[in-house]
Amino acid sequence: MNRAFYERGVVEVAQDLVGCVLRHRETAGVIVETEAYHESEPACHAHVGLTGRTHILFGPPARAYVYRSYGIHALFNAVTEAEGVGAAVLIRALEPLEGLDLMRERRGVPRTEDLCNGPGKLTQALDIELDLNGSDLLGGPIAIEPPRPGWESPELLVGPRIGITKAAELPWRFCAAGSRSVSRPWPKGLRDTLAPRV
DNA sequence: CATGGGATTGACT
DNA sequence: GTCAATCCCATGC
Repeated sequence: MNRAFYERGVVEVAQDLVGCVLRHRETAGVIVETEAYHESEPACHAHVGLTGRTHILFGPPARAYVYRSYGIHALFNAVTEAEGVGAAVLIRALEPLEGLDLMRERRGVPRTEDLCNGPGKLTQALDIELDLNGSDLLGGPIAIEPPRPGWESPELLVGPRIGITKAAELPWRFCAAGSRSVSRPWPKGLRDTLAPRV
């Protein structure tokens, strides 16, 4: 992906990232679940303004924003929108593609569908830690590659974001329809489909 | 400087 | 279904 891809609106980027390939060295997977976060809504870390934690979010697009969640897990985001605007896409789940044995070793679980079906799990499987916060997604150790054949325009499911208490009504979670690697099942009745993208 | 709250996960009832 | 682990950081005194 190029810089212009990330410089667009965060919701649009979140949708387009489903089907792309997230890679860190020998391990890679197809992105099947994303969430958009924008400084204008309180669930986004950037909502509090420019701080030591959030300055990456306000920096130039196409950078990694990695932070520690619940003291245990590293969560990976792709910074989007113009420099000066705090926005990022949280990657919530992958379908494992390359380096599965390495992933199993790091995760300690055998089942392929358990390797990357959660935001904290995929960072463990791909060995993405806090030292990669701020790293460049264009030419750095972490890269996001265009969709492989068959993943060019997956049908998307849309719903509310997971695990937040503020701005929980926004339908900013996007998921590849039919993937068995999503992090959590879709609440009945909240599910809605989005037409395949062109 | 002390405190409180998570964009979660895995183990357990 | 419940719950604790564990640490970074923003906030408030």
